[in-house]
Amino acid sequence: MAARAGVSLGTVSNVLNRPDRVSDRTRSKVERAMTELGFVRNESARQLRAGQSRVLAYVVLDASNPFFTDVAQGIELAADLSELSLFICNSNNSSTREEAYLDLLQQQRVQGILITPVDPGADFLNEVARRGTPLVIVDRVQKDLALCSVAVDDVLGGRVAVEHLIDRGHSRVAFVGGPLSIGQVEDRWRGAQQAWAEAGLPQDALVQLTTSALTVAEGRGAGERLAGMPARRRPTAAFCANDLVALGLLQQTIASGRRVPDDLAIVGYDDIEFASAAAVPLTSVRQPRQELGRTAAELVVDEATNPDHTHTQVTFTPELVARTSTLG
Amino acid sequence: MAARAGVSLGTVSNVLNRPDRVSDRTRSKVERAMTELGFVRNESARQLRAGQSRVLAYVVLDASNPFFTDVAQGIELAADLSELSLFICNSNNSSTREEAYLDLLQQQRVQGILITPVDPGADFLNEVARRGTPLVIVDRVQKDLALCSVAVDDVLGGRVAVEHLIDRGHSRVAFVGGPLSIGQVEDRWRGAQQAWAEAGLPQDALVQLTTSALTVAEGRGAGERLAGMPARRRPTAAFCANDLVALGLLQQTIASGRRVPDDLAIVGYDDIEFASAAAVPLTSVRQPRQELGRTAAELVVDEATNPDHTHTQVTFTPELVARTSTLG
DNA sequence: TTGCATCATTGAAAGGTTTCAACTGCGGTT
DNA sequence: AACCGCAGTTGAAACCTTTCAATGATGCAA
Repeated sequence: MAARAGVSLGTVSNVLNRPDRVSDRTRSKVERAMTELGFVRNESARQLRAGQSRVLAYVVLDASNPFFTDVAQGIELAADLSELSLFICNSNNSSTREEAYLDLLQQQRVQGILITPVDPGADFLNEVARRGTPLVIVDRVQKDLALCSVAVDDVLGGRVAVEHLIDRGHSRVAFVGGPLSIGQVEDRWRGAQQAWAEAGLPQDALVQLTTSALTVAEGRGAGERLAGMPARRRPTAAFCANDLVALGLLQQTIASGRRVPDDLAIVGYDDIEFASAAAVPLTSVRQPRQELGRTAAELVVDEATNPDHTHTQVTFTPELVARTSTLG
Repeated sequence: MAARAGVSLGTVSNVLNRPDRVSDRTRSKVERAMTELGFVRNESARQLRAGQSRVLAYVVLDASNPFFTDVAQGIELAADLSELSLFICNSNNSSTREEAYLDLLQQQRVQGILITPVDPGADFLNEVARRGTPLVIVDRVQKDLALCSVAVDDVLGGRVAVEHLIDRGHSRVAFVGGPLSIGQVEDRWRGAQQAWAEAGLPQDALVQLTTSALTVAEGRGAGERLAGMPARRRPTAAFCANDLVALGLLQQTIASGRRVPDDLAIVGYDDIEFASAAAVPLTSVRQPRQELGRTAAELVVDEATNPDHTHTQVTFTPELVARTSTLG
């Protein structure tokens, strides 16, 4: 304790927390001692006394997906306003890692946890809230609505995308993406089907091309499968479950000498930065990523500070951004 | 304390830390009480006693740059092996935020800090180490070598890129990137100049197109400037300071009807995933991103645990990945 | 029966900060 | 001269866990 370097004990605390109640002379004396000794306040002791910290944490599914980093930026924006720091934890699609992080964060008594979970139905999510750490689910929805969540209406996103293609005159369209076990993919596919049915188009003219993951490589593979179809059955447009798949499809299409959008129109999903920067700028369904994060952070802060907090499920509306890949 | 729910006090601690020394009956009694009360071990108190935590932190310059997320993944790999958790903090190119995070992390007594700093020369970096928290600099080098660092030889990267273009027969080349105040950019430019001079080519045939940031938009702008040059002075190839700039340049070139690589060959830097997925797959200089992170994490762990630790500066060698954008 | 070894459990101390009531001087009032 | 108020400072308690020496209980051997 720096006290012995100066002359007092709890006065050090006053210097740190209520400098005005300390005389100039003692204050500078203490401050000098602190720099000399390389004093660093012990946050553990501090927190032990205070009972809570000034930290939020975001447990993210995949830190290398630009979509999530944008969400994180939104969280950070809101956290800053409440003078909170943000720690990002990467679960990397692993339930095990996810649970380990949740344990650690609870034990650290963080103010609140934001999470895009591997499985929104997992028991341990509810358990966290039950034990007193505010928790908000980001970009997923929980079936039993026992927690706050912030998400985007993916069914609507699917509709909007396919309606756009129908408007552009396409009557043979492929849905490219998978696996359907991912909630998002299933919702977007459902929305696509709804729009298709409502336009009165024949069901078998909406083709489903399933991929095993939402990656660029899988998009390329789908392009090859598409090219292999007989011309009269081949779709003239594709709606991809995310932009990575769409970029792969786009690349394969151009590389094989077909033109976008003349031979194949393409719609992606997420509107990541690389969508507009593609060789043919990509039409995509934009989600309000930053706002998603911002809102989630606000909810978690409310849950942490407002005794009258009630759990809320916020749903945002996606928006189509039309570019050359469908407009020609 | 769960003690009153059961019958004892420090026995709870034994249940948690040395379950074998506790009889089955008491153990299950305590465990039951713990679940009933929703008991969560207090990490602050634990740490206060122990004096240190099991956490590493990576203060990253820009969480939305795929390059850094790959580095982070490498760190995580190594951290896992040492049974450490990783918190990612995004300084977002702000010195202020960077310093705030460093303060917080020191106060939390993390095992070690990895950082890609805004300015590797900043005083407060050395100060952190002086106060006892191990710190390793990632992807930058410090002039005075007072700290561990892990970086890639950017001068060599610049040479390799330009040598490749010279090999392909180009005798009029543009270097696109900036500002030069970024150490990386300056090094790559220097390497480019060296290769150029060694090949005996006239100095003014290596044109410098300075951008104000390393973004896709700036790359597009550079493309326009390039197109505006009189044909006989116009470079037939461009070496870009990173892939984002290269992708912008690529997009603008194709959109304006010129062909890559026939009218303009392009080399990028970083080899991010989107480089190979571009409409014309991009030749790029690959850096061993994951290994960068892995090595940095190993160094910081060594500094934290090995009393004989000596500061080390590790430099990796970049590697050219040739693709269609220069090979035709 | 006594003593010993073993196993299970307990109690107290330590770790660094914050808070708060209590104390010390000191100048100013009456 | 006695008192008051006030600014500045102090000491002790509390936060929760871990560790370790000490205690209690049990069974076994002599």
